[in-house]
Amino acid sequence: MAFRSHDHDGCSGAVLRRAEALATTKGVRLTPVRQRTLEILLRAHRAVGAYEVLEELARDGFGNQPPVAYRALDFLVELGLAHRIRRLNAFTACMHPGREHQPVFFICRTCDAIAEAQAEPIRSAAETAASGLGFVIERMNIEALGLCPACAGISE
Amino acid sequence: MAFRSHDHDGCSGAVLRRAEALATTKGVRLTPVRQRTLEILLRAHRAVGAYEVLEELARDGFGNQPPVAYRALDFLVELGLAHRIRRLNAFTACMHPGREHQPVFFICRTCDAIAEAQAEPIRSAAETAASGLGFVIERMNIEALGLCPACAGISE
DNA sequence: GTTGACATGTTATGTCATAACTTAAATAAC
DNA sequence: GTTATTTAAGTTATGACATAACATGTCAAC
Repeated sequence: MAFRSHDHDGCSGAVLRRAEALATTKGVRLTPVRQRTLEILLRAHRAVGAYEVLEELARDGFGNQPPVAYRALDFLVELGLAHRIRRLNAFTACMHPGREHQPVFFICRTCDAIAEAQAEPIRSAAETAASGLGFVIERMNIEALGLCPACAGISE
Repeated sequence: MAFRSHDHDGCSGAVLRRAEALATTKGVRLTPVRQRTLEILLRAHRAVGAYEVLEELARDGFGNQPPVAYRALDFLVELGLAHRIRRLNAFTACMHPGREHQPVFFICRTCDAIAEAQAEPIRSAAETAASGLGFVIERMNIEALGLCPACAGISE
């Protein structure tokens, strides 16, 4: 799952089903706003700003004030169904929900495409550095900015 | 240089001298606002928000509008003399200026202390993942949130 | 001493995020 | 089944972060 096109509806459906299962397992509720928010992220298949999400939610009859979007997004991030891309002040649906994972994001500075890759080696490298300092890692975000294959091809 | 106290004036002086040399080498100017901004970051020895920097600059007779701070901070980041901590919407002086390096930041969620560690293994791990996707990394930020030694000791 | 490049000052506005309170819905307790 | 408790959603208001665009000033080169 990276910089290639694929079947959005297919991946959305699978993730949504898993999201529901995950919520049940954790004893939290995947309410309509929350589910719709996840759908919005899945369909966009790129990083989406909170206010952009909010617009869509409002169009669907949900509240139209920022907290509506932020709460739903925070819920999804907390549950591991979405990630926050700090560099872009935006959110994106997680492509491997459920599984424990440490993502790294590759962000194209030209076309804003995003790829989420697994980063197990990165995690362990960071873990090593942290333990040397006596630091306990709880969360980590790793974001790389650069050029995706398509844009790198053009600019070179 | 991590979660231990040390001689601020000493490290500030050394970094400032190196900053000046670096600016000369690169053919850019370390003007008063820029130098003062770097000093502010160095003295704070923690992540400082742009508006906080601005306040100090204004007190020293520089402009008191946001762009004044942001421009100076951007300059320092560009030159590698400061880093932006996206998680905190803040900036911090680089502890190893001049040398090429790929920092990882450990941020204590309790006391906001920050440690900058070298992350060469992390960089190469990311580089590997990126080349598999055909992605060209230009910049990368790695930020870990958790507990510093002191705060971990208290809470456990 | 004029030109051009760069830096700074200033005005205005845009964008992102959350605190605090209210209303409503769902679940638990009785 | 009604009440109490918790959790979620709606709403108001404001706070925090960031930048566009233009005016002014400064310095070096010629």
